[in-house]
Amino acid sequence: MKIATFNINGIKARASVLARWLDESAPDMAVLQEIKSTDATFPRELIESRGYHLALHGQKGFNGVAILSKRPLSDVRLGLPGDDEDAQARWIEARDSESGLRLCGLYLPNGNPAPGPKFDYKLAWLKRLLARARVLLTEEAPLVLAGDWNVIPQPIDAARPQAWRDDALFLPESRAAFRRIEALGFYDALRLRHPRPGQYTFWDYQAGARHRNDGIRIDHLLLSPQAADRLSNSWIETEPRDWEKPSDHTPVWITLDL
DNA sequence: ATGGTAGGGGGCCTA
Repeated sequence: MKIATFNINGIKARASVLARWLDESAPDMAVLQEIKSTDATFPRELIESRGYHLALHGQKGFNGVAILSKRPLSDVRLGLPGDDEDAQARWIEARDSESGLRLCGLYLPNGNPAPGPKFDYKLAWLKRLLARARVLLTEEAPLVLAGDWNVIPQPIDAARPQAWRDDALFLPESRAAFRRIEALGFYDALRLRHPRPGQYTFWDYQAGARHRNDGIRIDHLLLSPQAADRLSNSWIETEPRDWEKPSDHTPVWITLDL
């Protein structure tokens, strides 16, 4: 089972990239972030014509997450519990009924500028995520938390860590909250298989960041012990970042023996 | 210190 996470930065602007990616890379399941589309204007046909089932949590203009699956989905849940006032579409979960795998797609708040209300929202959201992860772990089943975490876990996950020193993606509070979730018993799939520096999933559009490989690793798949037991590989697919009209993120993959 | 780019929507906001 091949599973990917991909922040596509606007599904309408990325239609040709997404179509090519689905055709060539053919995930069994995928989570998408920043679709920037309501459910009503989402191009379902693009995905369903390629044989995918679709679970969707859209929002006008910003955010928006989706789960794609070659097999039927069950137990779909939209929105992260813990704050009824939170209207931002950043969390979706669903189960692959055949294997029992639960896949969660997340688009964590950016949190800049920090300090400030956006940073407070990020930290509160991380706290809610911790609570949800703790609940889901008690199922003792294969579980994957995948998405754009907007957290650079360690200095080796940035080409120029000092440039991110005061950024919400790298501040100690953000990294500590990420570690707290990991410490529940999750495994960072890419780190587990390839524990080395210089692996990035995001390059800013500005200042030739991609050309200079001035990247950061912020797109992660965290695995429950039961999922980690079945992990056969994990990798970053860098090619889509160099296609015509690319997203500023690139896909990250795992293969699970399910 | 600044400005550099991109998407969405229809006016600046978010990243």
